[in-house]
Amino acid sequence: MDSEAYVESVLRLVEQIPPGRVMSYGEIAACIGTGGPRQVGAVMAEYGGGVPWWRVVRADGSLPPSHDARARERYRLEGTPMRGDRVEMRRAAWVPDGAVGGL
DNA sequence: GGAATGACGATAA
DNA sequence: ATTATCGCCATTC
Repeated sequence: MDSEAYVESVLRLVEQIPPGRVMSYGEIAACIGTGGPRQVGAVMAEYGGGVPWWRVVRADGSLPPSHDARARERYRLEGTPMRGDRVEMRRAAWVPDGAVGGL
């Protein structure tokens, strides 16, 4: 399957996400350039077990209801900036080095 | 080829 | 704030 390469791209990007930061499915998909948010989610559902999936959130900073509770534990431990039940995308939104002037 | 589905996203009401 | 609907992209039946 060629999707293997796509999977590598997604996992690699997710692994790059530093603690206390998060990336939305749409951002990841856009960063890779191919597919869409659903493909990222599909990959995560299949191979996400080997990467910090809790650092991958929805566009509005919330997590899928299925993993919301699980992610809260990680956020609490890693110190992810949160506002109520959602992650503070304004502070936590992260993009790979070199693609942003946030350094 | 067409319909249905999914760890999504955005917009409308 | 919340629910509902449409659109997107690839996979699966």
